[in-house]
Amino acid sequence: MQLYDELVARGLIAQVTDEKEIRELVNGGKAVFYIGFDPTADSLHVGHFMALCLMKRLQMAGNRPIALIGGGTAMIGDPSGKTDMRKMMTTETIQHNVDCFKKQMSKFIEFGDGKAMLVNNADWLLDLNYMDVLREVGPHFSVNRMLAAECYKQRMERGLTFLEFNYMIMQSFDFYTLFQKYGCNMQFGGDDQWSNMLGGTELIRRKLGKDAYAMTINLLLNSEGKKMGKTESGAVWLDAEKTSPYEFFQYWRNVSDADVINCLKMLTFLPLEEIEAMEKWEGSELNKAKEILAFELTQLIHGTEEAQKAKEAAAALFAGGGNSENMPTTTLKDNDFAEGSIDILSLLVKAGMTASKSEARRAVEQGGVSVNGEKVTDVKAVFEKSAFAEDFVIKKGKKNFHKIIL
RNA sequence: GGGUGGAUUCCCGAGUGGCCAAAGGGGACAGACUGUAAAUCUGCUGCUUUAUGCUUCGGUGGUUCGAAUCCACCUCCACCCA
Repeated sequence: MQLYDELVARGLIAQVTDEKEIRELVNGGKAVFYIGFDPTADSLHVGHFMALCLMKRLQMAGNRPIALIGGGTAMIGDPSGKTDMRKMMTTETIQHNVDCFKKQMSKFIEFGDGKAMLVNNADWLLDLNYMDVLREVGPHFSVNRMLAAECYKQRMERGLTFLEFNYMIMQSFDFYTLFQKYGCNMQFGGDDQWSNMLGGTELIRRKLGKDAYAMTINLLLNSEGKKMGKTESGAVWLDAEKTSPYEFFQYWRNVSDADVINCLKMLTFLPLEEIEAMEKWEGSELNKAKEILAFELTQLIHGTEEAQKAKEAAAALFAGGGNSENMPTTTLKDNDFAEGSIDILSLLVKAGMTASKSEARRAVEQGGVSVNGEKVTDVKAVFEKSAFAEDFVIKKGKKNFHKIIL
């Protein structure tokens, strides 16, 4: 199966400007394509991961990827799909984030001569002269048409500032610039980027009379139509410091039945035939598919060793037996003890399992907390320092485990 | 620039002087049932030393025995007019 058809079969492709042309370019390894990343945080997350996978797939087929970090556009903020204006970031924060992105990306994609490129649009956007830009690209954008674009339509109701309104123009300018500098003939992006991307192909056509293409990737949605890769406490990060391999593993291990196959197709590099075989699995058998998904992804992001550890830790906790070696751990210090002991509520807070003592109290009162397999029913329960000499595992709720050591 | 309406706890949204830590819904969390799934039912949802305790209703001052509620000024937002 050729690359393009595989992408379709995996459900990755949402919209394309010209299917025939794109298929030929991509399959023939002739595409020089770019994907933009907004440096709004200091780590990439699952949403970015899809894009990175796509880059890798295309690179393996001989195409040349350009990862564009939006160090310049981040100063504006993309209004697409957002209901509120994004907080403005300082240039220092943006620069810090750009650096973090670079580091993480180079783990997945091969950069270098003739390979992938990494560029920052701050390099050409920051020094633009307002009058020059207006004269150069201004005449090619129709405000009427921009306002009709879906991404602005929503914002027409809640309000849209001129600052954000310019995002599309800046992104189009990026494409236009990359086209001229590097012969970049294709742009990929999330489906919410569609209108911004069309802006670019159009600008290239009008200014240069040349053709360029755009293709959007389906967003990773769960069966309820919500974006995946988010938890209560925020995004699922690719940075082990922000989302530990164990937590990362658990996130995927816990996806709902309806979403496993989709995730396998869109996120892993497992051959389609294997995934199709899993599609026939039913009921509790699907649990196996979830484990495969979790393992595969953890492996891709954190390496085989970490993936193995996460898997073992999970097995130990949920199936019983095994060791507690790889579970999230908190080390207590001497001053955490009052008169040689510590109470259960403080312990829960120290371990980060509950946000406050009140919350900890509730958890205990409702019978949701146990220590080393024994339910704690008394909110005043106290543990001597010596109790921590051996394994001390707290369980809160059904699947939150935490080890305490000295 | 002028006018009008608005800002409430994670979100939506009630509350127009004490009965308000603040209705209702959503979400989250916990329990039951299960397959570390979904659905359902139950509990719970500011903080703490659990008390006639403390902090909260855009901000700052004021009126009052007492303010989310009244007044003044300020900030931000939406709509209408220019």
